Amino acid sequence: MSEPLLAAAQGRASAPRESEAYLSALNDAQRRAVEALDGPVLILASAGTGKTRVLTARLAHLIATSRAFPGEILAVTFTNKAAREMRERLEAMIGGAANGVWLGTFHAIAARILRAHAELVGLKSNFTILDPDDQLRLLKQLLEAENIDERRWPARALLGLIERWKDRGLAPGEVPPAETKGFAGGRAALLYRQYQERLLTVNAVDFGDLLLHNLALLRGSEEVLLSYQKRFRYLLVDEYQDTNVAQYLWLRLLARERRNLCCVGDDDQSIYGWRGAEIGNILRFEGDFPGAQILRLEENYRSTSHILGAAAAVIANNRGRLGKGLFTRAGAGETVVVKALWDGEAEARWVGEEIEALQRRGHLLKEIAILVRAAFQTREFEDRFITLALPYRVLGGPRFYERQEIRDALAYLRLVNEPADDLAFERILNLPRRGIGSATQRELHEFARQKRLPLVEAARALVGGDAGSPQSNTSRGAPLRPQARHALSGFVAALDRWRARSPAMPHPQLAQMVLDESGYTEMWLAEKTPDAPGRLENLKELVVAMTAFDTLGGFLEHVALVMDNAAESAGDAVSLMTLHGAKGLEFDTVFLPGWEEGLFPNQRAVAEGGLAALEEERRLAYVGLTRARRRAFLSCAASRRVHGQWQNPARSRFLDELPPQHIEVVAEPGLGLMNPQEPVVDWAEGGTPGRAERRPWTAPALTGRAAPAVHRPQDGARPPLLFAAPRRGVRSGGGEGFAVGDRVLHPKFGPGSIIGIDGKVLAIRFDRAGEKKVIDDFVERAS
DNA sequence: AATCCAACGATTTTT
DNA sequence: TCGTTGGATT
Repeated sequence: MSEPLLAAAQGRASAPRESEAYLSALNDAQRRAVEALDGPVLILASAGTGKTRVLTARLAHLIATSRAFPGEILAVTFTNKAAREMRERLEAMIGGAANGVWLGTFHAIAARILRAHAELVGLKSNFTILDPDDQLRLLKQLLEAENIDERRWPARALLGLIERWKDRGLAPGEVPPAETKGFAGGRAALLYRQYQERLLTVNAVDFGDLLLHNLALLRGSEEVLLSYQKRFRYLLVDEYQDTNVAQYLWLRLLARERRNLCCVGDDDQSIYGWRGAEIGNILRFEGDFPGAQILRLEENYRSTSHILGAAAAVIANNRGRLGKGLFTRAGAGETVVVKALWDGEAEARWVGEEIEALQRRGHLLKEIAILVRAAFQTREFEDRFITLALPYRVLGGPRFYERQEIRDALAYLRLVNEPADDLAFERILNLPRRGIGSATQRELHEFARQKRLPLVEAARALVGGDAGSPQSNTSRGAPLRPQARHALSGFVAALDRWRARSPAMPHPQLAQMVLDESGYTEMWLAEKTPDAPGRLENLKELVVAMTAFDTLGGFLEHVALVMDNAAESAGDAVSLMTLHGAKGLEFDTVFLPGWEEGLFPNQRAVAEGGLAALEEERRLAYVGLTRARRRAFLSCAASRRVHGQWQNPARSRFLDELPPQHIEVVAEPGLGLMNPQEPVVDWAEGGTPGRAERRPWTAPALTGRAAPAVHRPQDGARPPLLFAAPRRGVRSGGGEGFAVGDRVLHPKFGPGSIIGIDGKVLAIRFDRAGEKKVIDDFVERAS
């Protein structure tokens, strides 16, 4: 036992001591949140109220008071960054004991659990986690095989549908039929099923599957479920407002036994609804978890009261919210500046000038951010900053592991790790060029499909197998051209060679060998484009990065799950990013350009999602404003070029929601009178999107209030879900009522006979794959 | 296999 | 308007 833990354990008999350092640094509300350990707890933490501090203190408190050993605590976050931060802070507080806590992103934890029981859902524990590129390629193949016109029904759209279903925890058989109507004549569910089957056969999962398979696992095996329910005495969830249904169900299952579920979040910062986040999860918390304590953190330590007042007034226009106060002891500070400009170029010029002025007054550029609604908006600012020679960085660009050369290299490594990874195989089969053209590939695919073999095996069989094995494949199609056959057999032999050497070699060295022997390095050496040297650099970096991991599998897991942009490069520079990307960050000065109808609130979003989406846009405005510590500059342009067309948008309705006492309105000369009292600019006529009626620029009714009204959640009539009456086994498909001796068919292991049954877990002796335990949802009765 | 051109589409993207 | 993409052409 480490020293801090030992020390902590000694305090166990008595109540938590006041002297604990992590407690004394907290305000009353925070301390209450830390000390409310038992039963369901919802901590509503407004922006800048010290949420992370509370979370970590709570973890430390659990351990310090011996409520739980580190290994009995599950703490989940959404981002790797948040997980990393929490772990670091916890380590600073309690030392090495922090390592034992199950702390990570939903996906990382789910992957850990899934690897431990992969076989129960038809996977092997070395399953591959697909990147979005692979997913899309796979779906395109399926669409082609189904003869669906990819122009009319893009793979992207299908992927979107599938992801949303997975977000809701829906397996192919559970998709409401009505929802499959809109795609390719109702074939979406079929394609989803095929997609899932294909993933199983190549021993791969996508991100959504990590949660989905976890659900299947926990619902399918009482034994597994119980083991985790017992293990996790205390559960903590960060950013609860961003959980999707699958994550909610997952938490509910895991927490059912101990009931110690603590969720932290802010309904006003829920901005990922379009990605399946279900704001209802947080709004319904009390109903879902009867007897839950609801605690609020309302003292803001970040912003001035002008900024907070502006943010609070805007968000007060949302209906679907829990409502909470927000106050600060900081002074009024500077008023929020609202600037009207003629066009986007003028806006960029103005922002540049303001930044230079701040710089002259001694402000650091890294304390300044420009937060835009859509990524393309950064361009105008970049152009301007380049001419001004103003240092900037754009956050959220392509990530290291998304680069082409890195993904190619990873495909090689994935293939060494799991030869059945067909997606990886396809990617690099003819890269660098080996003379394995499309004709050969088509033949290979056809053969693999017929024989139900992974591509590597199909290739091996096609070229005549290993030395010595008989070449008796009579059903083979037209023989390959000698050249193609030679190339293919060389490639297969190389893969075998690499894999054979893999166990005996440090994996960075292995990677280097693979890249060199495959000709991949050489390919880029021969390339004369200006970016080739950079790509070679990246490959080197990749090999170096591998040294930090014990195993190749561990490295690949990291790449798939933790691919965030590492080193937020040092140096003084203005940050440019989307509002989404800014969540969780803070800056002294924040510029919020483009507050125009159509752009923000975004017209597409509102068209698709109606009022709910509009409210999400408003939350985005709230998030943007609350990023600012001392200064916020909002702006709108009277004309803007959108897709090369000039438009004259109306100013954003969110601007009209700002209370006059917190803002100062400035318009460019000639633009018209723009102050809180006088009616407005004569916006040029004929504007297209959202050309609203002209509202006078006065404070709307709501804004006179000191603090926004506190809305209570409308109590839904929904029954309590977690502790009250758990609904179970609502899965369709699969078909229950198997008996020992039944013949069944498994998508991956093929036909077999049931030799034992334990609840939903079937012991099956497969004709080809040997004896395995499998959840009944994954097999069907053999006809 | 490389290159060219026309057509298309253009919000957000923690994992 | 501009960048990407896929099909057609050489």
